[in-house]
Amino acid sequence: MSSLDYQRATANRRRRRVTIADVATELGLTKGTVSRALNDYPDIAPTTRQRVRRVARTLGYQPLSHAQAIKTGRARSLGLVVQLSEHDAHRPFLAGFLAGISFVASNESWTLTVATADSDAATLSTMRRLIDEHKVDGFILPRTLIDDPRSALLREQEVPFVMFGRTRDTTGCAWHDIRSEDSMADAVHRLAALGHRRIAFVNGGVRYQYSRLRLDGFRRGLARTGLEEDPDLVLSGALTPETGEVAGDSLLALPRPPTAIVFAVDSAALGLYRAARRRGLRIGRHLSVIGYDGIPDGSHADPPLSTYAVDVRKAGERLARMLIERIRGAEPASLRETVPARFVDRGSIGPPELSSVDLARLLGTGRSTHQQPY
Amino acid sequence: MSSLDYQRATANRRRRRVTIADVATELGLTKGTVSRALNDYPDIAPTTRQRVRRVARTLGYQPLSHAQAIKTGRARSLGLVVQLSEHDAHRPFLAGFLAGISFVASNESWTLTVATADSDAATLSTMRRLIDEHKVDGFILPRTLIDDPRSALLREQEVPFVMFGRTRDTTGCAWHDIRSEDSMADAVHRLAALGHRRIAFVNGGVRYQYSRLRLDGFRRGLARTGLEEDPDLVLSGALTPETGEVAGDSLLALPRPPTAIVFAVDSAALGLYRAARRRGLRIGRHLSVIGYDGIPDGSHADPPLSTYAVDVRKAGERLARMLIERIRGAEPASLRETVPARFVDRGSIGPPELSSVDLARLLGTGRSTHQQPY
DNA sequence: ATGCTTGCCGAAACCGGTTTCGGGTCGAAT
DNA sequence: ATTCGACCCGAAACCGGTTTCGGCAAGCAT
Repeated sequence: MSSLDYQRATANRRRRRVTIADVATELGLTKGTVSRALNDYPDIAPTTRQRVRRVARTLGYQPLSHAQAIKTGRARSLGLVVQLSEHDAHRPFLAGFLAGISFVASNESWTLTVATADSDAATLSTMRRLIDEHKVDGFILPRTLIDDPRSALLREQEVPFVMFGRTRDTTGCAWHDIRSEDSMADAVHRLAALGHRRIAFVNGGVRYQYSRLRLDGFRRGLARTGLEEDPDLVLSGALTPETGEVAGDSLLALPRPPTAIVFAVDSAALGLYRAARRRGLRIGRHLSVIGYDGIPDGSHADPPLSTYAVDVRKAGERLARMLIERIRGAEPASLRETVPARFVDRGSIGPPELSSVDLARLLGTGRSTHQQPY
Repeated sequence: MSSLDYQRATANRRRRRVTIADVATELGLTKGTVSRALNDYPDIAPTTRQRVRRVARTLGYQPLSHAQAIKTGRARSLGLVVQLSEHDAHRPFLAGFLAGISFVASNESWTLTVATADSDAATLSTMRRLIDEHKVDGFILPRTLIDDPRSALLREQEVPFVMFGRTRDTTGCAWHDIRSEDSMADAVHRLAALGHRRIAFVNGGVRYQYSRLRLDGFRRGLARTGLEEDPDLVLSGALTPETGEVAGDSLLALPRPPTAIVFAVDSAALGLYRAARRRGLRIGRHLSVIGYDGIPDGSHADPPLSTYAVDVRKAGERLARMLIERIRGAEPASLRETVPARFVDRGSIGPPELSSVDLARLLGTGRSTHQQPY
């Protein structure tokens, strides 16, 4: 049994890997034949292919990705460049997202290479480096922009990629996305059904494709419920509690304030809690709020924030799987899917206890006493 | 100029990389010589080394890590396996931590390979796979346990690693850690200085080395300020708002409740806010709280949570740099450092407005009315 | 029986590096 | 003038795979 010799030969050093040569000699074939058999070349007899497969499995042979990469250029690695800084909006998502990607990557014995960057330019140069050094075979692009320089780069370099989110120019793009636009429309429906007539919308970052979609969804909701859009009630650029608070302040300062506010981003919605608390307003009664994202903090707010929860772990899984297929040659157009978010009502919405005018009156009197301490 | 030929030759396909052969022919040397020159072999003339370096730089030559790895086994990649599930305690840190690691990795043109796992066993098998496939050259171990199976594995496999945190068996270990024990002692000092005499401690997960250290620090603080330790006032296992709330409940139910509570973990401290709110207690006045970690949510609480902030980004940077040195051969014993956390007072502590007995009385009456709704 | 595919596999080159080995050159010592 | 050892570099093997090419044997038609 030649495998005995092998065992003995490897006894000394750190458990040597099973190489393709081991498989070949065990079978009485050559490396080349084994390689072609495992890679489904057509010039290998089906029976041989079977034999090779079996022996490779029993010997526990796993090709070394570096060795493959040197010739094929493929490293069996997925790339993810996350852009932090500006706002820490996707910070809560990162762990779950990574878990999803890493889960399927591990199962396919691929790996995940992550890098971070603090600007668009840094993101692009980092990606360029990873491409140049053949460190990754493709990219997952989180937080897609309306006009995304990353997809332009990757198209030009002919590097496979999948997007978490959609974009304007869809040529060559594959994506997985949540239909947040539907959630925004649904939010309006729910609020209108509760009796709200003045419903505001606080959007997120204007560069992102999602903000465009969510605004469309909000408008669709208004239209379907027969409500007019009031330009005063539509703001944007709120991604953090701080900016959300500012947006809330300005909405509550209106002569005819909204009785309900839809936020495109949970973090921003949490800012409204502060603005409301400062004015003595009770969320869910004087003022209804719906967020989007389903961040954990929302459930710790008082009252817990009603929102549309996104399964980021699942998204990570799907995107990893799609990217692998894409790298293996699948057409981008066949890899496009959207899924709905899940509404979770935690109590931050309810029928309006006060009309807009009564609310304005309350705010008017309250403001004089409460504004002082701040 | 032979580099012109090169330019022309590469015009067709996707910009071909500069290989070591290109550098060699440009210099009129052989691949082997160039390689040895760049890797500081002693049998290369200093002048030649200079020439090679210069040309390599001007040509923009960067060795392909796969090609190197196949012979050397080193992939210029740092490994990080994060264990999620149980509690999402380090979720807020992950982004900053990754940013730190990735920052220095990029600068040294290394990469970061991350994987996730949902159990100790899965963590170990994932690490084994990464080692086996030579995907990474070493590991950063976050959240060290008192007895950590990861360090045992890596020691046995002779794979370099650095730990974020300390551990019991320090043989072969390099680490970067925050002296959270000092923070706990400092917290007691501060509270005692404000007039508190009954100070409680709510610890984190008992498996972690830090929980042992922080308990020691808390005790040291008591001893230095001349306070007796009351076993009723020391709890553990609180890592989340939920468990923190439970811990807070049981402390506030004591016949002689604490007037101040030190939490080993910010997330748990946030749970106390709920317990306090439910009882009508005002944090910072009726009850002082200090946390540890410096998570962003803490600053959004009401009142913002006073805490000891950890610079996780910096920790990531240090650990990455240390791991690279370790991989290059530095002794583990020379790579051990601890840094202090930074206290940020945001208003959740103050002089005790009520004594423990008065507090108990208030809670006694309050409880009958407030406990009903829940 | 001959010729011509077709199927299947071995041999060898190749990928981009690293590392071993051996030999030529030169100055210093004998 | 040799001999010897440093010093320095070229040549070639090697790492673990992939891919090209060519040839042998079987199958088929003529």
